[in-house]
Amino acid sequence: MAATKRAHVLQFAVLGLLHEGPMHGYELRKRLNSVLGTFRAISYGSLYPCLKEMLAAGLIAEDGPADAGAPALSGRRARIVYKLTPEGKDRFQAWLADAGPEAYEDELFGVHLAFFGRTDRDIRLRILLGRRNRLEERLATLRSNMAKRRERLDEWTLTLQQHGLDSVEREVDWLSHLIDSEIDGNPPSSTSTGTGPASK
Amino acid sequence: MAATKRAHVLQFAVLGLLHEGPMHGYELRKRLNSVLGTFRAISYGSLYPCLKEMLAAGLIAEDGPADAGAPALSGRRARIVYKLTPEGKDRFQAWLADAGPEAYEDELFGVHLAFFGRTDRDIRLRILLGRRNRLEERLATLRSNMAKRRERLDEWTLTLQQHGLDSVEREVDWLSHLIDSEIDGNPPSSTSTGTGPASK
DNA sequence: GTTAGCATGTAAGGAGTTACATGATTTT
DNA sequence: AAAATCATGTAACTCCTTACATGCTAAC
Repeated sequence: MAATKRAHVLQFAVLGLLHEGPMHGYELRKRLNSVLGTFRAISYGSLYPCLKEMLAAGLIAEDGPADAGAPALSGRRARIVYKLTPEGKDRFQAWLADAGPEAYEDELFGVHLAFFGRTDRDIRLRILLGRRNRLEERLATLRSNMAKRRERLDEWTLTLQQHGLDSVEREVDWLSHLIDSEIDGNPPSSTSTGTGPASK
Repeated sequence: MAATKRAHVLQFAVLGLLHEGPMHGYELRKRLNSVLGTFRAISYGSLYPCLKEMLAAGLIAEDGPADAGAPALSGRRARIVYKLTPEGKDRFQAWLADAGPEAYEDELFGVHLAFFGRTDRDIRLRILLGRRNRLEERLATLRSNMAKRRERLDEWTLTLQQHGLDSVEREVDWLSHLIDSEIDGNPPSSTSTGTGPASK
């Protein structure tokens, strides 16, 4: 079948968000901002085709309108509410456990972290350590690069690079803090490990 | 038809780098890292077509091999050294002066800053102020967003958002420092800004 | 009764990547 | 002689954006 060509971060973000309950595209899009990089709002031109694809792949399904909980919401245009299928849940679980090297890159790391609440503790730790490692490599490269040609750089380039360096250092510190908490067994402010009270 | 529909950051980065002297693609590519975002290495599959396009558009030209300074460099494969044309210089100058709102976005701001050494002082100031403004807007959005649903966020999402917030705050401080220097007429100092690194 | 916001979708295209193809030169 | 590095280039494909097209409901 091979329907899912590339692992499409977007798909996983959608799967993750739908764990909070059924949602329609418009709502999903707003929520995506908090999950994908701190900024960046995916456009509808990306989201809707993605949802269509996931529907065809059986990862999500249209939620029947027979929701007794909110009958008065009938307003507005006919909207399509999606929910997770068992396949979708499986796919998401498989992804959570897939902490390969890409998970340490800027883009994926953020999304992984966003779903740490549903990630196994050992996987969390591996991702945090891997990420810190990646950043330390980067730090080394940056530092050697700056040292190598410090004289040939003008003041602005230097400031820029220094600021970048400081930022990475800060992220390393932050990660170290998270790692320590994770090892000590007390995450930032622990709730029941695993899925909290799944609302709804 | 000059075919340069979109202003292609890459083109401007290349034009800027070639101000340091003629270069061939392979070398250019390595230098691009320092100019485009702190990381991110453009692939050859992007760079070479871009150079071809710029050549066709008359922004750059092949540098004659008649370089008396270093004739013994004949080693290696035939390499194509590019130099700026007057049109290329003009285009670059025009771009430097074009400090529209896009210049305040993450991607373009870095490149602009990298070429501040060749930018007019009033343009520099405008870009710095514009950038700071953009970040402060972002800060406001982030803060209101966090306040609005602080309870519904799990600890990891919270930490992630808090870290993002801190990073933006730090960048604002850094910018303020640069802006002050610019107004006072002092060149920027590369020493870390008031918000020191790595002090918890 | 028109504007603004909610809601879904498509078509065209831009910017970039990977994988491939080629070939010279230096190092091991 | 094999492997690494230097060096250039192309084709196919991915992911995303913009601009467009549609239509419903609420508020002014």
